[in-house]
Amino acid sequence: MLRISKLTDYATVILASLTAGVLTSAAEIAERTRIGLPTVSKLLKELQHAGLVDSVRGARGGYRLARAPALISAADIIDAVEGPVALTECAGDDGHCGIEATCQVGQRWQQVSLAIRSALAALSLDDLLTRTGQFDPPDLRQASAGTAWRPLVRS
Amino acid sequence: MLRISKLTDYATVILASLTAGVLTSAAEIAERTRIGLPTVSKLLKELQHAGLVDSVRGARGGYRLARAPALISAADIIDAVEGPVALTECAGDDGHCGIEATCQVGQRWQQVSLAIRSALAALSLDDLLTRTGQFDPPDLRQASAGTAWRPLVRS
DNA sequence: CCAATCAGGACTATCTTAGTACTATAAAGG
DNA sequence: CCTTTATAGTACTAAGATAGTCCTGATTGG
Repeated sequence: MLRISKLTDYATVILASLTAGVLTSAAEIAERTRIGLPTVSKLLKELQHAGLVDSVRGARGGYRLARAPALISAADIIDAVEGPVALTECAGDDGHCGIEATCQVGQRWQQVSLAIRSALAALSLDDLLTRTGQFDPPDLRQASAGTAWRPLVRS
Repeated sequence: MLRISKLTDYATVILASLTAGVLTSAAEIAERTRIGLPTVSKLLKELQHAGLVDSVRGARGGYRLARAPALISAADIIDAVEGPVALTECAGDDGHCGIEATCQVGQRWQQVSLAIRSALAALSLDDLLTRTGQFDPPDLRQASAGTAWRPLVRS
């Protein structure tokens, strides 16, 4: 249930392997992480599009984090790689799902989706790397509209 | 990101359409929910396997909730339909993923996975049906081992 | 017995995911 | 100014998951 894709996991590993401020080539990253170079390349391009890394072209070029690890959230990474797919089909952009009329739960899944999303948005790359401590099972039953989330179109 | 499958959504709608204690045939449920009969049938079988509904065979047979809606959790439904798939590949049964040696984040995703899971386990079918109120963006950064979760093999 | 209804599979399109390949563009450095 | 080292962009393919269908067998009420 509720999985993130392998590529998102890779992306996290890749971001984690970058030292803040230091320019690193895709080849170097591939070597460090043991993920295939073509895959690393592809992911870095997507992360660049999403603004999570900066790129420098040409000889001696490479990639580096666009901002501090504390300012990159799990949700950012997921969005960058998977696009803002929602929990249910109807929770997407202009949510319609065929059984809308008889569906009594759509709204609710949507809210659960938003809650989980907010939680992931509050979880930084730094947090992911810190080994100590664990997670609170969050309470999904109670209120708070949460940050409105504008689904963006994946290019 | 982080989606549940259409079938899980359907399953929720189906469960929601059942009146506690009342026996209802698959055909009747299909009509009520406007989901195709073969699909409804298939899902009800899975829900029966998972012990979320009871079935009665033969003429005048049908399905009914195995227990009160308050005692059926979102996690139960997801497990029943999708099986206990984990957030990352490595988070599964005997988690190995090829880049294990260099992977610094696996553990953490796993904990996030468990936290979300606990949250979904605490969310009942009743909660999903209640329209009022909204959800708290849960805090995934802080501690608590949470309920250990034994992945079961899907039959 | 017969009709209604669930049980259990097997099967098939379609979509998504993961991974690859190729060409173009940019910068560094002799 | 040309070669080398990189990223940018995009197209493509194979494998797997998802959604949905269909058929045959078992059970029960009337």
